[in-house]
Amino acid sequence: MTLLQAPVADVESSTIPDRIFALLREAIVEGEMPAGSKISEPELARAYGISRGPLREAIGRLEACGLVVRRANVGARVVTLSSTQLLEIFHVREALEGMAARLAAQHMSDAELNELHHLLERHAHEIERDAGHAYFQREGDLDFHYRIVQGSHNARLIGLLCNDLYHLVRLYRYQFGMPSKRGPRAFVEHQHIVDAIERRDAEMAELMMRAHVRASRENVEMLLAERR
Amino acid sequence: MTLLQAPVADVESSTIPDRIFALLREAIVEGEMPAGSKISEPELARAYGISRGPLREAIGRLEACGLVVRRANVGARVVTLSSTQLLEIFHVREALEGMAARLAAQHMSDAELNELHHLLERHAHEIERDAGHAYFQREGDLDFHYRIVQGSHNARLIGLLCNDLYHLVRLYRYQFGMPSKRGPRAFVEHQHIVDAIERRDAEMAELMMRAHVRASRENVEMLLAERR
DNA sequence: GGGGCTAGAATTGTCGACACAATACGTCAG
DNA sequence: CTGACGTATTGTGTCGACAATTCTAGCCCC
Repeated sequence: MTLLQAPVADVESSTIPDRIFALLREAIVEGEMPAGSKISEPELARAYGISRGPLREAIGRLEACGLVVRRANVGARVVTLSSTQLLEIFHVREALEGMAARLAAQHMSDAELNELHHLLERHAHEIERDAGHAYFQREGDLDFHYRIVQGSHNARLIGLLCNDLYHLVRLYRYQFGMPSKRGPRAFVEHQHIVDAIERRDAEMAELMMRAHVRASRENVEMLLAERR
Repeated sequence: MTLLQAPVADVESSTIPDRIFALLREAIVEGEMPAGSKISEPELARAYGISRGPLREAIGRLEACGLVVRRANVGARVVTLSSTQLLEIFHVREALEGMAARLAAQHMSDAELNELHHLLERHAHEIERDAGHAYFQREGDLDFHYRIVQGSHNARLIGLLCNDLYHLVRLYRYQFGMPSKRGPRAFVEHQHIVDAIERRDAEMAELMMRAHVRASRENVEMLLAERR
């Protein structure tokens, strides 16, 4: 039921690199391949029953996403996010998602807005029903952001966030595994963002989204500080 | 002589795909390969005296940059930027460069600021000396933005803008070839941005940079409108 | 004369194999 | 016992060749 369980969904895996890329990305993001672990081309090629050619292309795409780092003549390893890299991602998210919220307020269709509203209500139920904090903060939060970004109707923005950054965010959550009791607080912020979008107040939508991402970053900064 | 050539430099082209990638990127960006033209693997492989393997990797990276589009079993073609894609890029730039200016105001070293100041003075001379509009608006403008982005000291931001978006911007300038008499106006805006950064006023730096990119976008929108 | 179908050619996707670099390990000197 | 050196082995970078698909050109039929 969660979005995580449907990695094989890829209805049409027309080309091998596409399929391998999706498989590897899921394996990396979910921590199946731990951070810093080596990506052996012969081993993986045997495991998936393919040749090294398509595999190398898939690895190349993973590198473009920032999920693996590759050194010439040495090989590829699963990226290990340093805390500074993590904060860098948050800064980029703040800028990009702020713009996404602004554009969503301008371009989101009524149908999209409706679905967004329903999503928010589902989250409200999950929060008040039980200790749904965990689920909410983990995937539900990204679900919400995902919709907003889609609502921007800006293909480049959508690609940057949904194809690259969000996978890195999920990866970080598995690597660092922070509890973050910010669930209810984040939910309220989500409501404010949706309110602004429904009023077609682009300026406010951007401000609220940026404040939301910034708060999330500051929360992470706090946790990082007290962890050491 | 422009700074844009320097960062790509890496005189030691350690691996073939790196070298071919840089070569092809330059050829595409400068219009040597016109928009929409087919990228034939056998032909290019012969031309560069290499095999198709490394070439395919180079093409893959070009695709990741958004400079070529590839369809399965059909091949790769140089991207043709539609006007909507162009405006999408400007929206992303506005968000990203705004954040870059904010971070630059916080993190730029005095030495970097000094160089930035000198660059601005050189531009001032070029502008008042003769009809340097053309040069200024073409590469000098990107030079300026390049420095600001570097000053953000955010590796991900730098990568997104300098490795991907700026090449697309240069490509667009060759594809659309708009004159844009905005040179002197843009220069004044540059001055305001640098002023804000020197005062370490992050908020103002971001506002000024966003206004600058937005003005550039609106200028393009105007030209697009009267062209049709 | 125009549209659709079929055979050919060319191109892309994939594979196995070879050359070179980097790492791992065993050996030997100190 | 520790450290450095040399060899062996693994792995990456690159290449040429085969298979599958798409584009092209020519033919036939309407």
